[in-house]
Amino acid sequence: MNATTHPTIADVAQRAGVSTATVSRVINKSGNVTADTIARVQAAIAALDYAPHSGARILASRRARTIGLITPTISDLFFTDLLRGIEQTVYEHEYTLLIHATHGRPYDDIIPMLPLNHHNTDGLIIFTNSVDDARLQKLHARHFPLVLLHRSPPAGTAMPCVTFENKDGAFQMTAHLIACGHRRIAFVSGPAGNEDAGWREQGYREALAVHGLAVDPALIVPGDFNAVVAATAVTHLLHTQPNIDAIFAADDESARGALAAIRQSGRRVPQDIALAGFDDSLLSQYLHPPLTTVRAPIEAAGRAAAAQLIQLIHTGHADPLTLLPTELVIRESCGWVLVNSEQ
Amino acid sequence: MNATTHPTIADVAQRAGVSTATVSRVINKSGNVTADTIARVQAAIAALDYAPHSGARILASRRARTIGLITPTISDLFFTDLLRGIEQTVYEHEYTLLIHATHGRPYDDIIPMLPLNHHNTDGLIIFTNSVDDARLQKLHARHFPLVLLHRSPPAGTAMPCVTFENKDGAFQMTAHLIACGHRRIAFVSGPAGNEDAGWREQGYREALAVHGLAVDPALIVPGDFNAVVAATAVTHLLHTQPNIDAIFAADDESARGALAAIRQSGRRVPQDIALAGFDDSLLSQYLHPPLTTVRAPIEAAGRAAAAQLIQLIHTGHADPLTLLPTELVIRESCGWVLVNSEQ
DNA sequence: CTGTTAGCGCGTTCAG
DNA sequence: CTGAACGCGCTAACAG
Repeated sequence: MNATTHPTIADVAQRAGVSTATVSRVINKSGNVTADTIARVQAAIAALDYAPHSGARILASRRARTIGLITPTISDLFFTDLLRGIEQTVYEHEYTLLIHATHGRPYDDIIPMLPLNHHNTDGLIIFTNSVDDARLQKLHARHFPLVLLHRSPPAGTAMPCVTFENKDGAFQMTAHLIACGHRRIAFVSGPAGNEDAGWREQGYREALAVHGLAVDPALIVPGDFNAVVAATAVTHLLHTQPNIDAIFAADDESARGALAAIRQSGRRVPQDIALAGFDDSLLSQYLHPPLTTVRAPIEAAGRAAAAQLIQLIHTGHADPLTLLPTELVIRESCGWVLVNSEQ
Repeated sequence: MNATTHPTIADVAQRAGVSTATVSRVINKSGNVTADTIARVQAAIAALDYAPHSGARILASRRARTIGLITPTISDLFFTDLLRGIEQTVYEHEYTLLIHATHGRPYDDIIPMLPLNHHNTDGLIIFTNSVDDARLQKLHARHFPLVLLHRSPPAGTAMPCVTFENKDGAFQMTAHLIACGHRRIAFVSGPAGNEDAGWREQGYREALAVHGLAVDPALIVPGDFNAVVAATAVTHLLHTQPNIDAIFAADDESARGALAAIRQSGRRVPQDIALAGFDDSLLSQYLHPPLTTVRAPIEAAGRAAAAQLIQLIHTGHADPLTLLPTELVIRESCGWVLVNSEQ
């Protein structure tokens, strides 16, 4: 080694007057080493400011001590909560987390040649549809530990997955809107193919049915989990269906867009029209009026996914399905403030 | 290899009827290989669904093709913009990005033993004070490529850094507030030790001085880039200094807290009191009223940092300082809508 | 309790 | 244009 390079385990061994095996033992706290030897080795490590080469460690030990997260995007209010849950759990178990955002590019184009493939990782958390079914199958066929987050396994394949009660949350919210006296309730849907979005719409439909209300297709407009898309759709909706009295948006982002569109049309929330969202994202409480929404346990979902994966890595088993409960958060956008509260 | 393991370069070589060296050549597009041989090798790779082991690659080639980002936190509106800029640039140059959030834990506790150390990375972007001066010096002494983002190098050390014109932006905003007729302008400061925050306060002070206004220490309250902290401080400020006519918050988060505090006190924005923020974060335009703020070119800063680092890795040289311009965004929270615009 | 040694999977000379 | 052989830095038997 010289000034421009990094010290290796051999440098440490030499300086401590021991073999590389001993240095490896103290680093990994494996095997039996005298307290005295440990001290000498640690002193040498500190003096040299040595850090093990993780590539070499992974190669030699066939363990990466790392779990990977594949996600479509990272620029999302949703994502920060999710990540907090995952990180926390991962670190508690002394693993490291590697994150890769696909941004819509197929997994196969990016991962295979690069640092976040299955060689650097003891298992993967797959968020929504960042990886396609075929790739999932291949990974699974090799017994590579996988946990799905907000996404179902390919047909016929058993992979543990974690999600929350989208349908029930949407059902409850729709029921709440009905209890508030609303009848013409529109729904701003999410992206096609997104499972969360699908279940939320399903919950809306079922609640309507249970309460004897017909589902009017003209009242379901596309929002794509996106404020701008939702605003456009709601503006149009307000024109063609002027007599609606409530809007339930599939997520808080589209609720935000709906709010802007409603205000633009000269109507007031909640006096003229009620509005509800889904997620209870950071934004929702700062909207004006504060948004009534469904709280999604996003951070808990992250924790559960990480915990399931680590368990899978260690024991070979995990729960096939983890379903986390959602909860109504009644604020002001529906015009019913705490009517049901603690009496 | 067997069913539960992954194929290696030797499996590919055998199947294609060539040596491992040849496989390596086609993977890395190095050396001269017949079109026919290339095709055979690629077919074998596809058939086996082979992916190179990146640990082994890094070990053998002594290049990670990866740059690392060390950041204090990832749960931040600010961060998503920054990341977008970094990712984009990194991928354009065919590098991969590894992200590590320290969450306040010292770098030395986490990185050295784990997958994101200097062995897996050809260079590092250091965001604010996620890494201390001593560690920076050590890395630098080993000629390890480093770019600092929103942070100055340790005294006496030359490291390229990227930031934007915090002081100038704050100066302009303060001048704008003065031009609006305000005189008793309070400042909600940022975290101690945060350089961005320091420069912003400095800009505020200088603008006051240039316009012949005294800096009243009682008008400077702590906000910590945090809405709750800022709200508490501003509530107190409103009591002790009831005659202030404007508040300039060091970032949009603390502006949001200030807004809540002002409203709570029964005053109106902008009629009773003007409010300005800094960053132009996503939130600011959805506040009520929409927040006048300073637009920080966060994504551009991310792009610049990545570009400088890659240049540094390739050429050994980078610009000592990249200073990106900021820009006033006049919305409604100061009560002066576009007075200066295009006349 | 400690040292020796043989790979882990790959890139890279160097021959041919 | 292609193959053989070595070594990257480390862990994991196996000896002693």
